[in-house]
Amino acid sequence: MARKHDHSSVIEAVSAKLPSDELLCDLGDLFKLFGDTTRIKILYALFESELCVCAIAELLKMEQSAISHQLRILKNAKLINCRRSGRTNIYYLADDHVRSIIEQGFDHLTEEDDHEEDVQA
Amino acid sequence: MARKHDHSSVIEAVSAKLPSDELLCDLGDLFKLFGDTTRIKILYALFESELCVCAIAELLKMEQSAISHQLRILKNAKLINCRRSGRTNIYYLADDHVRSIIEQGFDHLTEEDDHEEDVQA
DNA sequence: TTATCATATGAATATAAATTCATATGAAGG
DNA sequence: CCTTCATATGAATTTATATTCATATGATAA
Repeated sequence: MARKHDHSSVIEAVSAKLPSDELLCDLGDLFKLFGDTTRIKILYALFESELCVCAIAELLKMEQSAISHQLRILKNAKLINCRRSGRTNIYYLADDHVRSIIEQGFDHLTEEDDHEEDVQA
Repeated sequence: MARKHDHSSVIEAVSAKLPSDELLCDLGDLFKLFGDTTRIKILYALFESELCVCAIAELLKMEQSAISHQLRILKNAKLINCRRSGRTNIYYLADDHVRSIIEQGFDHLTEEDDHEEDVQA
């Protein structure tokens, strides 16, 4: 297969260890959910309290429609749920696992910052 | 501020707890890195072994150029590093923290799958 | 039942991100 | 040197994603 520069043995070994394409895609899709500032903010807000759509819009100073679209994405991904209360829809975290994923990212960032602060002696 | 439906007190409370915009952005940017299948695959491959560019391209069956572009992104984000060896560039994980972030996502997915499997009794 | 509020949604638009293509760079070997 | 290999890079293109705009839905209160 390899013509010029051969690494077929490493490739085979690594290839054997890789999760399925489907899983890797799902994993990408999961992280993609956290890869948008608006969605991150919504999730952080929901860490503190369940909230209705217009409260989130007001909090983030964004249009209700934009928030609604993002809420749908988060709901489809089952990261959040909602319940009706009168004519408002109240959204809340579906799963505390979300919190730990985000916190792990948070930790990574704050550790990185520490390293960078060390540089300027 | 709120005219029709008032939730200013909740908004204030939540607002006070939110991290800074800058941090939330950085967090989004970090997760964005994991939110692409190509980059996820590259990182998974590097979990197993350091690899040169053409090995990764061959492994993922993608063009060398596409891989190179993604490697640059990962390197800028300091998730990976590289060293020269002759005329090949060998890339490797910069930080084991990356592994735990991805694994956390992985766990979330596999737990979700379990739930879904329960449904079909 | 009509008007209003809270939300959702489809289509259009704007924006960003990934991939390709052509080519540049830089190291080795002849 | 000159050629080849391994990689990088800029620009063009493609593709995906977020936001806006206009409007629909669905619940409540008058």
